[in-house]
Amino acid sequence: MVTSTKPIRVRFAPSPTGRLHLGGARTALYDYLLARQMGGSFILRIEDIDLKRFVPGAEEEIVAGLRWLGLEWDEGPDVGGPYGPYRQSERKEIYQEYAKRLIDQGQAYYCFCTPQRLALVREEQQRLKLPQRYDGTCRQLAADEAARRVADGEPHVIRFKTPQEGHITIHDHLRGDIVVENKSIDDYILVRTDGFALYHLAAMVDDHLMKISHVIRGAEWLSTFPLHAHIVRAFGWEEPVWVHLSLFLKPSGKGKMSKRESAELMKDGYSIFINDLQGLGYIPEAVLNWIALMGWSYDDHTEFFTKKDLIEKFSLDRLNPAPAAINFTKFDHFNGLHIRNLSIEDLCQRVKPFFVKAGYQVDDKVLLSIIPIIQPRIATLDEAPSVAGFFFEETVNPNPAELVGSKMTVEESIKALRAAYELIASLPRIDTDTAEIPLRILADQLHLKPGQLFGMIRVAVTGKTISPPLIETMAIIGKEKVLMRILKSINLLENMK
RNA sequence: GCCCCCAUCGUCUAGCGGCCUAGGACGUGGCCCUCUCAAGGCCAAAACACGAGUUCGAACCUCGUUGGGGGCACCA
Repeated sequence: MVTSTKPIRVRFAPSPTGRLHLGGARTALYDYLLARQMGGSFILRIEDIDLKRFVPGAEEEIVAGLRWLGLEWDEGPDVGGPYGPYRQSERKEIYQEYAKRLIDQGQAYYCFCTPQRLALVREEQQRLKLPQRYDGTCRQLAADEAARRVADGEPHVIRFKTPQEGHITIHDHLRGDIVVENKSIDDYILVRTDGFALYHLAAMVDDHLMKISHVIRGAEWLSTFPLHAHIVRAFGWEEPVWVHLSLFLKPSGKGKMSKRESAELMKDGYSIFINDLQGLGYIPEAVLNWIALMGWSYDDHTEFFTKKDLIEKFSLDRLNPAPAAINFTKFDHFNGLHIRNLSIEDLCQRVKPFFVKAGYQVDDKVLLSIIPIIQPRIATLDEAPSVAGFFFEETVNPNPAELVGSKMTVEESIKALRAAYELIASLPRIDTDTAEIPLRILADQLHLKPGQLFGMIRVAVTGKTISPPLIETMAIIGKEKVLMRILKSINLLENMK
């Protein structure tokens, strides 16, 4: 067990080669929570050493996603900090210097094998069903000969000289000690022909130089974990606390999310990409709560967490190493929960763009007044227009067939709607206290169940068979418009005769 | 093929040798509330992968099997 009194310093180190997804966001969240809880520092480091894979705009999207989630960092490419630069592409020389150090110590070596030969070796190994790894050709080269060839300008890489005997014991915070035979660890390339370091070297050097106390990363790094520990130990550095987070599996639980499946998901209104979520009607509070609980738990009954709660309650000791299938229906549940936890004003602001996008002319006062009735009725913000869009319509277009009351004839329906019209017209205005009782009495007089009468009026006024409670709805729409809509519906029914 | 990781309801999980006839949440079904729809409340069905061992006692410890996942690049 590593107990340290050193300051907590954690880093989120994405590569700008793709979009920020749920897995990355969760890693960043845990980093953030640990840092905030312990009064430590959260660092953003951009791992952009592979120019070939660099995707323009990717860094911007990652940054935007983290900001939307509210995971602010203390040091990073944009805000600077005492251990910069925070972009690996700007640290090339640093890595070369450390690679040289390993060579001087005899723990790394120059390799002149061509990619073509290596590919051939791999093919052969595959054919013979042998472990696929470097065959060690350049490992035996005498140091002075290698140095001479390098000086002559011969293309080369630098490889780590992994011990060939014995084993290494490494410690993962979730899984405990892991013992790996050294002979199963490859002589990985540390520095490429073009002089750029690979992740294995760059990340270890940066983590050390940036005084990272806890390396929190995905379990896909578990396989190269022994190599990384070897590198850190070769330099004689103290190891950070290693935390390999469980992987996220696709909803079926079978394997990782693929490109094609991500596109399929979009059709159902879901996405694994953080920057899609806002447009889909999700709110960051819910995203945080949901992903925090994928691989972490607090106790056996608490599941609703705000960011503040999470900062307070998060603990690395309650992380679960088992892979977790992504459960989007639970995401909807959390989103609904957090929407209901929002103030009316806050929800009003957040939901407005969705009405605008749906093409409604939004009156702010009307919008504010309908928020309380839509709040418990939506799981995602984008559902709001379909629930309450009619509030912003001048007229609605009911389906005449739906205007006919349940178990009633057209004639009876017209009679009932006329009576309702008269009654509402006689009211000074519509509100819950004054309109409900008279309408119920009317239903009784017409020998109808309240549901039958209310149902017809509902269709007439909202154009739909499903709506928020009728009286509140009519109160917001206003007496005048309500009467106009009922009149129109009576006409529609007349035409059915 | 090789290396590594993982294993409790459909899914996310609690459980760290006796509090377990295994608890919670989502989802599902039913009921209540009710002018429809939600929200809310109550109830129900639903799991320790299998086999050995250790122990007075095992979901919990050990080994094996099976299953799942990840990796095996001059990507990260």
